[in-house]
Order: sequence, then C-alpha cells, then structure tokens
Amino acid sequence: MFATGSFAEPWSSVRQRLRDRGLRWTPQRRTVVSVLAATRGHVTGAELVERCRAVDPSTIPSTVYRTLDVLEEIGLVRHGHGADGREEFHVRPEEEHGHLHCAGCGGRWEIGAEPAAAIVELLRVSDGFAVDLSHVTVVGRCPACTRAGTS
Amino acid sequence: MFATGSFAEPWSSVRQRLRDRGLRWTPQRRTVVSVLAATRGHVTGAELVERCRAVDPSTIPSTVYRTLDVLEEIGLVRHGHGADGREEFHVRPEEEHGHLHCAGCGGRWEIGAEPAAAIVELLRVSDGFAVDLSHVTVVGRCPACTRAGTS
DNA sequence: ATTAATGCAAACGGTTTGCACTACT
DNA sequence: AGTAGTGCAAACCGTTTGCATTAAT
Repeated sequence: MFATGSFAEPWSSVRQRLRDRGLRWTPQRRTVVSVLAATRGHVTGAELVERCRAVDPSTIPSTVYRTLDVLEEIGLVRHGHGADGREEFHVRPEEEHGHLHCAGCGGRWEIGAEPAAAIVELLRVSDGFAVDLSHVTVVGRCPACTRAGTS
Repeated sequence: MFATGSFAEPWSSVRQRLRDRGLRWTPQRRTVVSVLAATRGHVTGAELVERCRAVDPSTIPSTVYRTLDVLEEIGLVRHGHGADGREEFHVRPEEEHGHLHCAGCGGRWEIGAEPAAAIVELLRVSDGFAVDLSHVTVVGRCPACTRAGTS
C-alpha cells in the first residue's frame, strides 16, 4: 500500500521499541519488519526467509529467525504451529485467531471471532483450560471439499 | 473408561491383513505392532522408535517409519501433528479425539467427547467445516499452570 | 569503545530416501 | 525363486548454534 519508508502501526515504533531495550535497528531487521508489515495473518519461518530474500537476496536464515525471536519478545509476532508442523508466525497478535486447514484443498481460513470465543469458553468450562487461540489449528474439510467427497 | 468389549481386537489380525495385501509379517513389524498395541492414545514417531528400541535395541528408525506407513494404509494408525510440530500417531480403534497441550507444564490431555462434539458442531454450523478431531491440538494453559500464573 | 548483530558454516532432530542385501512367502 | 522388507548411511528440511567479524550505538 504505502512504500514510503515508514510503516503503519505498530511497525513504525519497532525501531524505538528495540532501542528502549538496548537492541539495535539494522538493515536486516528493517527487511524482516517490512516483509512482516506487508503480511496479513501468518507466515512460516521458511516463507518469511524466502520473502526477505526477494527483497534482499543476501538475507541469511539465521538472521531472520533471530530477528523473529526479538520481535516475538517485544510482542509483534507470535509463533505457533501449523497443521504441517512447521513453525508459524502470526502477525499482529492483537487479532489472535485460530485456523481452519482443509485437508482436501490445502486451503486455510481464520476461525471467526464468535466460534473462536465459543471454543475458548467451552474448554474453559469443561477442562478449566485457558486456550491460546493463536496456537489452534483445526484440520478437516472445507465445505467445497466436503461436497466433492474426496478422501 | 475402557470399552473393552465393543472394539474388535485389531492387533491380532494385523498379520492376516498384511498378507491379504501381499505384504509381509516380519520380526520388526511384530515389534512395532506390539509397542502400538501397548500404547493408548498417541505417540510421536520418535517416541515409538525409542520404545521399539527398548524392546529390540537393533530397531532402525526407517523401518519403524516405513512400518507406520503400511499400518496407516491398513487403517490401524492415523497420523496428525502435535503442538510441537512433530508427527503424531493416533492408535486406533480408540475414538478419535483432539488434544489439549499445556504450554506451561507440557502436559497433554484428550479433549473429552462432549466438548469435542460441541467444537465439531460449532465449526460445522459457523463455517460448514468438517473437523477431523484427530488433527486438533489446542494449546493453552492447564488449570494448575493458569493458577500458578507462569508466563 | 562497547557490545549487539551479522554472516557463515556446521550441527541439529525428526523424518525420508537410495541401494545392496536379507528373508518372508 | 521372487519380491517385500531390512539395515545402513546419507540426504533432507526447517531451524538453531558457535564463533569470528562487522557495525549500530
């Protein structure tokens, strides 16, 4: 949307947030943050590395992962695990949500706020369990694939 | 808790089931099957390898994984993914269930039949989604860890 | 001048694969 | 005998780590 050099909230404050912790603002971190700012929902670590490489071919995986660590520390991303088991980073955790993953077509959807809240409440009541929505991935079949009946 | 009578004894017929498909009954497969027969609920691939090694120290990982493949083909196990991303094998014919995974203490519980059914129904209604319970892992905090307040 | 962060390479853990050999049928 | 299955080692993939070097502060 805007490639002006400043990021939309909460990305614009990242530099300051890092500095407040005595951490540094580097070109590599800028790359990772810019990719994250353009990302809605979720990315796997490997995906993020690829996208960063598209921006800056000299991107090194370990730097990306280390950057993700510090971004998670300051609360800008949150990691969970997808249905395929890979690390999955959720961007803008203020909109925490679980995922639906279709085993038929591989599609992914977010679980809406109401069913999500219902699930949280359900497990709180039945098991006293405090669900972390960002870690919920439900596998099954989407309406289209259910109709298609592929097994 | 144990519905002993209502389920067939699937493990005793494995040999025949394999033969019917032109597959073979080997000491290695016997080991894997015996370990699975003694397993309730779920195991990761790595766990299974370890347990098999306890029975027969000469157990080789690739053999275990290959055996799991054929056992899945004949419907004796089903694989999913745990919260930590590792492959997880669900032993049948237990009823399918999701899991609760506590981020605090690492504990694991099965999601009970009623809340599970409620979740399935919920997502069916809200998204038309056909949930595969065996692939559901919900991460959060168990009652004890919630009380402890560890973050 | 500090010392956090990087680049690189190597290590990791769980899983998969290629291939010659073994052994079930 | 024929071929499924094994053992082994090496490859794999995403991720992590050790360490000397670079660069933000």
